[in-house]
Amino acid sequence: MKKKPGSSNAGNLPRPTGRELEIVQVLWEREPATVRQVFESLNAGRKESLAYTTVLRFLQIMTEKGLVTREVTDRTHVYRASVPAERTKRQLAHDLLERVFKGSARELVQHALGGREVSPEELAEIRKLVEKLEDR
Amino acid sequence: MKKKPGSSNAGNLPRPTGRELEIVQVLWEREPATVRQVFESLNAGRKESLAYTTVLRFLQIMTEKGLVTREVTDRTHVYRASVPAERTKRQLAHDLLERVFKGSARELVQHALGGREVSPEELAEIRKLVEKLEDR
DNA sequence: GGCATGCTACCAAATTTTTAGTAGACAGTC
DNA sequence: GACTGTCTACTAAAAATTTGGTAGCATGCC
Repeated sequence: MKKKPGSSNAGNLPRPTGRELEIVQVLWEREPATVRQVFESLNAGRKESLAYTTVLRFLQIMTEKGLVTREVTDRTHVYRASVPAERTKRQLAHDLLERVFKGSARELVQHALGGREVSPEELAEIRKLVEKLEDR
Repeated sequence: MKKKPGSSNAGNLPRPTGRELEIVQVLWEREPATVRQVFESLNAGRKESLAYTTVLRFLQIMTEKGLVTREVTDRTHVYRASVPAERTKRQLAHDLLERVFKGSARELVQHALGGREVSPEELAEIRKLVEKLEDR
């Protein structure tokens, strides 16, 4: 089954799995990146490091899934996330919202903030954010 | 190893996987439940239904993992979630918070509320919630 | 040319998740 | 006592996730 010429079906991409998310996060930070760059960023500050080929494998799999795209430069491939950070984050947040909180944003916020210290600054920011949303 | 009174060693239980979450959610609603009851609740209003034995298997696996407990009544087993809903929800929310938003609660809230209409009532509730947290 | 080096492709695999069939036990019924 | 229905345990396996090794190709250096 081959069906990926062009880069069109960005709407119904699968959610990244745990590891895939880590990798795509690296790409969001340093956008066009080689395997080696991803490999190094990923293992920077990490107890157990992944093998180079493991990272490569993931990037290949993610290319197949359409989660990342690659271009050939010189003889290395440079990768980019095919979905912007904002969108994936929203997707994941909404996913949790539905799956765990049955759509109740209040419950999500409550549980995210509960049982843990949130700085007054952050709370103020969140309040302003909500107020801004209310002004519409 | 002594357990704290009144609480099991829920501190280091694995997070429920996707399906496991669905099952434990049923238990949260109708607490002591037989396999059949879980089976029926789960398949109520669902396109593809799971087999009875599949649900049974999950409950067995979850028992092994410690996610649920069971008691023998008559000759059937009745199951209960071993972690209260609130706690698991908080765990999952914090998990997303860390994994995706690097601890920024503001970002999580922003993405959870963004790109989607939230009712004014819900926004008001959230604002009150935040204000209450600020009063401390 | 030959070798080291760095790259990707291909292959193999352990582990986890998800799914369901088959078998055996037990109670009530006719 | 055999039949039926309901239950759990055992077994199996497909699919997805996660991990890394080996091979093979290109490039630059001596």
